[in-house]
Amino acid sequence: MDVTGDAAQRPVREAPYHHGDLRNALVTASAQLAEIGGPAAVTVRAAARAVGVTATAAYRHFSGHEELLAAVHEQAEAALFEALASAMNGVAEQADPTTTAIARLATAGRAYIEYASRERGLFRTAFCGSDLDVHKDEDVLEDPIFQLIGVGLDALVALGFMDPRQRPGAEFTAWAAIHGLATLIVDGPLADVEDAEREAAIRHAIATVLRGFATGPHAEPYLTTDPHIALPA
Amino acid sequence: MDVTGDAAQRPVREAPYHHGDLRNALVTASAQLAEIGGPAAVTVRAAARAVGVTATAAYRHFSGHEELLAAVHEQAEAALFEALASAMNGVAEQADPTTTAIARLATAGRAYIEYASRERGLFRTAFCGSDLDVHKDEDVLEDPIFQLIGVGLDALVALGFMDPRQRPGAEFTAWAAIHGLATLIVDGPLADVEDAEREAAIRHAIATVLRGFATGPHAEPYLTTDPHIALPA
DNA sequence: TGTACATCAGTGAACGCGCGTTCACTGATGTAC
DNA sequence: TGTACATCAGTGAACGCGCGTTCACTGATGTAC
Repeated sequence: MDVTGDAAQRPVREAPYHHGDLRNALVTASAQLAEIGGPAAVTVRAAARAVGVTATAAYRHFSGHEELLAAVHEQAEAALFEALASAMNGVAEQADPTTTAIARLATAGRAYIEYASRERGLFRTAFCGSDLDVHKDEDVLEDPIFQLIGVGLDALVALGFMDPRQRPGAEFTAWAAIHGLATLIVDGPLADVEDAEREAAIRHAIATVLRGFATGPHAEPYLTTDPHIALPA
Repeated sequence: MDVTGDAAQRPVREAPYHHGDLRNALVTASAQLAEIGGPAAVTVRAAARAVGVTATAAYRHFSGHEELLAAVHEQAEAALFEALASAMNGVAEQADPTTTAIARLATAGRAYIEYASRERGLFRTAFCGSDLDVHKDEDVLEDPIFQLIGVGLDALVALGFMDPRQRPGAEFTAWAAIHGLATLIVDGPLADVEDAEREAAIRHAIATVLRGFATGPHAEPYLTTDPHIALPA
């Protein structure tokens, strides 16, 4: 059963009639289109063209343009979440657990902004959801990113860094600060700013929000006289 | 010289050959298109149609589509700034100047979010600048919104609420937090959230950022044990 | 005050483009007997 | 093991649409003499 031998003897089929995994291929191609041109660049015809297939073929796998865009949107969202999660998990456990918890959140924030900068088009596509009817009834509370932030904040409360009375809704504040920075950098007036200034803005934002969170009984030692909060390098 | 009488005797010209103010009319019509459908809805043909004029006529006043969109973009930016400035100026002087300064910033933040919610499409259009070559060389430091925030922050420093060492770059932090909230509400996962929860998120974000800013020698009295900062009603 | 003429601000037809989507079709695959 | 046939996954031509933009034009306006 020398299957590989048989395959080697057959002429290489450049474009077999049946693709085999067209759905995924179309989503991947669409993601590349989105990375360059944002959600508006995601097009049934362009995706099919990129895969080397007729536009009509796409309709075997998607009901239409909106469903294709929704699939890319979901993939972009998932990729962002993965970037955050892996950055957070990559933070080494430190001697002081509070320092670790702070570093985790700060690192996730940086990863968020780095993803937005690196994959501008995909980042935009991850937040074009309001155009799509498909996701109308999604609940924020079940959004993986929301939950990821929540876990980080829970640690701050458990360690006495953050007052539990401030905990409810704190996800929005953390998310908004980082997301705002990201969109100002990707789409807004911070797009053309020097790297150093951008870096300063990121540090300032993270430090300020953490300082605002520092309302717990054991927060004192982490408030430097800098007057920023102590941040991991 | 009964000009009005003459005008009354002439038949009402529904569509005089010369419009008289076509450029402004096109921008206004485009702004209405943008308000409904965002920047993508701004189209030479649609704008001309709305005004009741041939598409070609638009080319007497704009070099093309991009210049029209840029004009709408500028108008949307200006309208946002006006909303902020008038909200800020509307804050009554209070007995305690620090309370006034805090209220000014908080009010501007709310006005920002209210504008974004009220004029979703225009708000998006105000931040579609990165697509336009026209505004490539604009400096953030000269952005009116940036400067407006800066004035508010300067007051906090002057009053000893905020440590001057934290002042540089603080505009970005304040802007990012509010802008992030606005975009999460307009385009993102906070779109379908209850009004009460949205309101809580806004309060939380403003309070947290102000608390983070409260690093000056005279900040103490404004830090409530709530544990939020004292916010104007 | 009247008139010729340059200039301005529109019209209307046409171009080519890429898009989403539908249709009747055909090649490839797998399954029942 | 071989074959008829249903089903699946593609093709290719065509539709109508709205878009940006160009062209040659014409109606309205204002100005020099």
